Amino acid sequence: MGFPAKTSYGIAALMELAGVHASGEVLQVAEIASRQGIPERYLEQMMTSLRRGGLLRSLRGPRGGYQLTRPPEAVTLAQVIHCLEGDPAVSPDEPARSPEFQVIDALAGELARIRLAQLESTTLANLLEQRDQRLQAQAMYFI
Amino acid sequence: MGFPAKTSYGIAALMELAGVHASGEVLQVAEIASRQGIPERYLEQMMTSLRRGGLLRSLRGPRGGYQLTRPPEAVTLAQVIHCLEGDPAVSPDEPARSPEFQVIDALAGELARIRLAQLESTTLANLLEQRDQRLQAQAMYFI
DNA sequence: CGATACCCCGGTTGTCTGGTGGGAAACAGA
DNA sequence: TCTGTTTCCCACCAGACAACCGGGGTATCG
Repeated sequence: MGFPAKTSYGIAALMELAGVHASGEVLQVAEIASRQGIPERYLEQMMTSLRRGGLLRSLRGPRGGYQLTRPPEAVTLAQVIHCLEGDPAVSPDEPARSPEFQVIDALAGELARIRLAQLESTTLANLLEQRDQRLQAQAMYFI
Repeated sequence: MGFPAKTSYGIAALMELAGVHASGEVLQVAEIASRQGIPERYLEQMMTSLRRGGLLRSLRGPRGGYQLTRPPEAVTLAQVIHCLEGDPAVSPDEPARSPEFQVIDALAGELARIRLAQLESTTLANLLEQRDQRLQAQAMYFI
């Protein structure tokens, strides 16, 4: 019911990068993958998609890695998912064979619109906030 | 991006049945399938799911068919989709490997909750209303 | 009885998901 | 300039799932 694996992986990697964005340093896929428990060669593909989508910049060679091109509060999850999953490839035909299907498709469109609005109003910075709140709450619990 | 085919098919069939519910008559899969342009043997499976879910009653033999067990305004799309797609089979374990994934999963859960609320507040009667509004609008357009 | 229409279950075909593998290209440091 | 590091690119693969099709079995009306 959740996100597909590539989406979760991509967001988790972006959260790591968002955490160090202010310092200007870069992170390498191998490090992100090991810290998040993600298959390294697979995460590589997500990073490539995110770079092609303009969310990441990459540096090659020793001491290379990735960094965000924009501050975390300027990156919405809608943009992230667009990079990772692409557009749902709307088929150009199918003129809705019956009034019933027209209504059903309209409903599906409405649901998609609501979801998109939610994803557009959530940024990487928001996710970091939530993570830190969780960590603090857990720290409280252990005292 | 829309509903899976079986969901759209099932809803369209239910809309047909909702239209004749007041009269108490039954409709046969063959008729529904041909009116909606749906493969007949495939629609049969959806009807079976809806009957097992308690939304439909079936009559066998000549002059048999299906009818709603409840009035259209008492059937929500959440119930329909539950019958047709089943529960997303939540895996019992996976203690969320990192704080990042906890936040991501929480977000996915929130999106699912919002969607479910929307589906719970939409009934078959609502869809029939929308269909008839569309038909009237189109009739206007042709005059 | 016999035609009708639902009932059950398994197989098929094609696409998508998640992941692996083999190198080639860029780059820092010695 | 050489060497190791890290990204880049493309191909491939196994399993799952979606959308259907088909072969019968079973209740029921006339």
